[in-house]
Amino acid sequence: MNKKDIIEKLNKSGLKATHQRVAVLDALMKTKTHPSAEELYKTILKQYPTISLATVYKTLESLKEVGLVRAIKTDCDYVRYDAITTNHFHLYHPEKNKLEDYYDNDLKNMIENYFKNKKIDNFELKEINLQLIGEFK
Amino acid sequence: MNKKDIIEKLNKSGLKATHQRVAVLDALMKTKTHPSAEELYKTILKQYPTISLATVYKTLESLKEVGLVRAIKTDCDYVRYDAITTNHFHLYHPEKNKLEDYYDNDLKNMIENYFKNKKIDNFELKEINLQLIGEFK
DNA sequence: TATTAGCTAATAACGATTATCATTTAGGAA
DNA sequence: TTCCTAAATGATAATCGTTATTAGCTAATA
Repeated sequence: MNKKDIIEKLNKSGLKATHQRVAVLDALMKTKTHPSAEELYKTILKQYPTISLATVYKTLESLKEVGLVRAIKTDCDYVRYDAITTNHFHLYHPEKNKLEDYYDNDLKNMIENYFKNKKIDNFELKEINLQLIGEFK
Repeated sequence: MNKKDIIEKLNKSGLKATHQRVAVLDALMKTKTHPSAEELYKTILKQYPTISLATVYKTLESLKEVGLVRAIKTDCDYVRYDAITTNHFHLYHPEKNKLEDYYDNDLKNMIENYFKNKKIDNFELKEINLQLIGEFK
């Protein structure tokens, strides 16, 4: 996705398309490693040496609020981020602290269909957060 | 569950049944609110005014290691704890910061069966972590 | 009683995240 | 284009959940 598309994405979501926001969203969409705010900051510094870590945090918060980005919490002691594309799950290996995307439409459909028929009392389901914990071989 | 059973539980897991550990596990099993370490500490203080917050943290860590307790990470900015009884899922309401147990054997069996047939490449599944995000009505 | 290993309490330290605030910028209006 | 204003940024201090440290305590064993 090029810069113009990213700017449009931001505008559609009602956010001013600042250089910093474009840089953060661009960097996050380009990686598959689910970086922390700090890692993302270090990556962006290379092309944008004046950006502040606080700005990265605040930008991620803004992007999260409008639904362009998601925070992923695992056993590790910091928050990882994910540029939301399509619905997917995550594989997590605690010892290696490694987090990977897991695309599985069958699983997704199975769970979604389950909740089309099964309603939970006094609860309106908005989102399903599934993490598969295990070991990468 | 009475104190004797808790002591036995600890011993079976290879942990010395100290007063502090009994108090922490007891308090955690009695509540349904999935408290943080700090909340648990405040609760225990009432009956055990000399316990230290650090002890609560270390005790929770020990209990977690032997599998008597589980840490739950949600969007909120602290770790919540859960005395493990049987396999269940969690309902989470981000605005209210409210977390509840969700027991659903059909869902559990459906997902487990799915992964009996479907193997993920290069990944050995150990545990399924499912959070249902939504709104309590 | 002496020994020993493990546990606890008190508190300092750590580190990820958030708050503060002066300065700068984006984007609309003139 | 230039001006204006609300919003965003950068630098850094502060916060706060969690972890490390360590001296003293406790229980078990010989």
